[in-house]
Amino acid sequence: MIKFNLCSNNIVDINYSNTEIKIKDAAKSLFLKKGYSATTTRDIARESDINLAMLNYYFRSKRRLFEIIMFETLYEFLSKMVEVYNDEKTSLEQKLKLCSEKYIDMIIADPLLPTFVLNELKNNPTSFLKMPTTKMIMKSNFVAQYQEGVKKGIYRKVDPIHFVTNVLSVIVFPFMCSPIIMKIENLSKKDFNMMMTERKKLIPAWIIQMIKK
Amino acid sequence: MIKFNLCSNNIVDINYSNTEIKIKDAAKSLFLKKGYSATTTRDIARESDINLAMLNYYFRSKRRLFEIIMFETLYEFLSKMVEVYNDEKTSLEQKLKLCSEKYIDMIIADPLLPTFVLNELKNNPTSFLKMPTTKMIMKSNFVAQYQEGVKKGIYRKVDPIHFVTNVLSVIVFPFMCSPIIMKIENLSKKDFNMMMTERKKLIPAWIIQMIKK
DNA sequence: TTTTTTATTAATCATTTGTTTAGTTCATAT
DNA sequence: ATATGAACTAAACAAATGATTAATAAAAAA
Repeated sequence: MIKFNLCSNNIVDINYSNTEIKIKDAAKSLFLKKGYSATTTRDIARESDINLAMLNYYFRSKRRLFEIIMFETLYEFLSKMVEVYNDEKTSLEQKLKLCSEKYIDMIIADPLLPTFVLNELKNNPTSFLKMPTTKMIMKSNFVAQYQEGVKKGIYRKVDPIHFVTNVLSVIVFPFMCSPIIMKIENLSKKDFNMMMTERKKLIPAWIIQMIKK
Repeated sequence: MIKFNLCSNNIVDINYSNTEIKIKDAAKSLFLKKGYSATTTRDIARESDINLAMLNYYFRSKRRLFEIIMFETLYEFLSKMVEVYNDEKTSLEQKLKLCSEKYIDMIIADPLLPTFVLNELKNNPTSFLKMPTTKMIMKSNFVAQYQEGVKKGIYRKVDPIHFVTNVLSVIVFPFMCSPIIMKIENLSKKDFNMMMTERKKLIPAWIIQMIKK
């Protein structure tokens, strides 16, 4: 059985044993729901239906198990994000549309992810440094296309970081407020997801209006 | 000494003892920085320089201390927010400007607040129900003015919840990403705050462009 | 002053929690 | 078939943690 290595670049084709997967799945689910500190090793053992000692047998410590999960989650998340950004074949407006659709679908499928990532990142920003895809965003085709539009006089000029930030803000933030939005609007989870689905079409239009001269 | 009461509406003029304040201040600072579970009662005792038993003497339990702090923090936060929304004398565009300025200043002064509120709310959305100001937002003058503009044909029509969500998104979300933004843009804390200050002027313009026909 | 209430302290309790150990079962290779 | 190492288990350990207690000091009321 091959031990996982944080520095490795291909995580996909590693031979995990059955129990190892069970532990990781349960741990990820619990870490996402309750955060690192509120999750106990016994919680994880119970949820994954394995013996407590197996956690340390496979992952040495709770901390290390968490870091592995954090790395894999970040990696998967960022990979999916960068995919759209760097497509040479699509226009900026198409990318905006694809972004909205893809990210919103992604978060609907895994709604606890943004809060988890941002929250645990606050305590440990170093884990982000290790991600090769991080710095790539600002050098992506997406940003380049925006700057081209500025040069052509089609788009208003503003530091690209503002542009990228705004796109992510209107996509991601509503999910982090879902308890509040659902409360004040009296929405069920299904209603809320419909509202988010609505935004897939609205967001690209909003962003274009924001930047267009 | 008057015991704090969660149902009371005026929290401002209660007579707290010296130690009580010291405990609350330390606890709030720690809860904001590390969250509920990662903060121990001994952390709080050390930070506030009081005897461990004083925490239970004044607040009965860690949980109750947390709930009091949560309530007061939420109350203060929401009060400040609603202030701008319901001013009858200002126009929508002025409100947008005031919003951006006030909220951004507020969060620069207390940058851990949004993540803390949203994160702990996820685990316990009920505490939000108790806040009288919550539901008021959608019935505020701010929303009414937007809907008026729609009727007049000045603004594009969209469910007001989207409008409010967007405004808050572009204001608040960047702060929650501050570790990421600082990392990929190589910014110091000072640089980052300058970037946020820049946004005070940009956001109102963006929002107007978003909704204007 | 004396009495009574309030505030504070050090020590202790009972659980919880992360981790380890010593022993057992199971699978595989020789 | 047997030897060897990996996978698994029940039990236990040590430290941490939320909470309480019994005793004392300080303040307020009588």
